[in-house]
Amino acid sequence: MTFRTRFSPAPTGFLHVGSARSALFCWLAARHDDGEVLLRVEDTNAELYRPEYLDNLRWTLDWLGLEFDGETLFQSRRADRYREVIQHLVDSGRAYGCDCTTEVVKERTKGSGYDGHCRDRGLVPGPGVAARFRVPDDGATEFDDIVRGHVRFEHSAIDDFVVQRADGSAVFFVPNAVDDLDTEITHVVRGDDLLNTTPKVLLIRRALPGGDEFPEPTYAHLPMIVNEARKKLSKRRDDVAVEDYRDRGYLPEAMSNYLAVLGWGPPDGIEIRPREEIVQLFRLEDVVSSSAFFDKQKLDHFNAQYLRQLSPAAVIDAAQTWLPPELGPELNALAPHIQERARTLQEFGEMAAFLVGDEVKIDESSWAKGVEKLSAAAGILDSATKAYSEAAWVPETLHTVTQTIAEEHGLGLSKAQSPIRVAVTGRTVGPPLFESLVALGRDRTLSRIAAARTRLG
RNA sequence: GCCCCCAUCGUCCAGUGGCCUAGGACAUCACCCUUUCAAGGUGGGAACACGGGUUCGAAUCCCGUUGGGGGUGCCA
Repeated sequence: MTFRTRFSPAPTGFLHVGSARSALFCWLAARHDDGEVLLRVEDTNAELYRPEYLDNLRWTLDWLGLEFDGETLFQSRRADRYREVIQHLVDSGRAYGCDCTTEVVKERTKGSGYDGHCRDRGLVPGPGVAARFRVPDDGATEFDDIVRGHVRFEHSAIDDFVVQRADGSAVFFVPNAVDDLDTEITHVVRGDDLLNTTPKVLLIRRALPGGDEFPEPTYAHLPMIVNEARKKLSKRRDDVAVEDYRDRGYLPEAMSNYLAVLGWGPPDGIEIRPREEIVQLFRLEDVVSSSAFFDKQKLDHFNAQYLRQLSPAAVIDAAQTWLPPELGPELNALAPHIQERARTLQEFGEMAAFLVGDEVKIDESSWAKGVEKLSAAAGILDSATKAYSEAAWVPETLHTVTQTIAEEHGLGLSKAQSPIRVAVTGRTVGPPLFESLVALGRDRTLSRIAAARTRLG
């Protein structure tokens, strides 16, 4: 029996980072074991059946570099199979009709779940009547989980649950059980939030005709990814969509690498490494059981590392959407310097922005700190104008010349370069000044210094 | 309420009864380097939730407490 798992997201319009991590771990486990990962779209609910949702899912997974084996399975296309299974459940007495609405049940039991009200009313599931699974009164459902160990749920604590809605559609427990059986899934790797649904799925599977013809899958419930409040990432207050990260200039390799070390760690402690190595090292047995905080600072660090590993040409290429369209070849020589300072492609674009246009937008606090505060600023700007008009336009010469200006004003180069930097780049921080000046060109450097001088009065 | 899960530095991982005066990484602080900012280098601070057992010996095993999370939908 070969290793076969599946990633089965409900299409919601965006890929949640928690789901992405599940997808990654499924993929890693499969590749490590030389097995297969299937993609299964859990769109049993009519609201989830939208083409654009699917497109989003597809490209996001693709962006992360996760390719799946075989055909994608759509639960929305297997309604007949589920209906047939549910019919069997009803015929064999494992499920029964129920017409209690959610509100009625809530009212009757004071919110403590379903009370088995329709168990013996003999209702036939159909339009307006849902089907509920009859959970045994005694006993328990148990299973082994690779990361949780042995888990046991007493049947007395599980309410009879709906398997078919009043509109005839199947509730996800059924497709889940049926599809895992039909596609001969050997390992189920998913989020911890689904741990409680496992006994229900197993109950159904064990009641299915042929339910024992293939060994039950081994489960691996992954720890949740949480926010600073230790709650699971919510769409409202957290950045949960992986597309958000792509849009902010994170590299898929960095994102994927970071996700891999959330809930798992390589034995040698080396976290940033090629995915092939992670595939080799990854074992579901080593996944930790406690929830993990999604640390953006650490993600930034990973991304910065990956950014620096790229060739300057590759970074420029990757950063296209964050770069001003008017930007030309002047960026080339400066790219290596910016690349070393940017943590994201977005930051890369921001740091290159000063190269565009004749004028530069001055950051006010930089102006106050780097220019106004320095009494020698005007003198330095004047000296620079003079010296830069004649100097050879290469970093070394500009460095020497500026050093001289600094000395003339009795300052260190560190202090003296600041008004020039603000005048030319608009900010007190940025890539090395002299390389920046060379990239910008003599004319624009001079005109920007002149503009700053004018403003200074 | 009931059920399930979790518990080592601020954070993510090491640690699977003695190698732990608990290791690495991110973050943080200091110093070095330095044209700003980064990067890099060096060093510092920082954790086994608590209480009982078991054992010659416990971060590691067991029980309890506390704390946190998840579930308890005709969402998945």
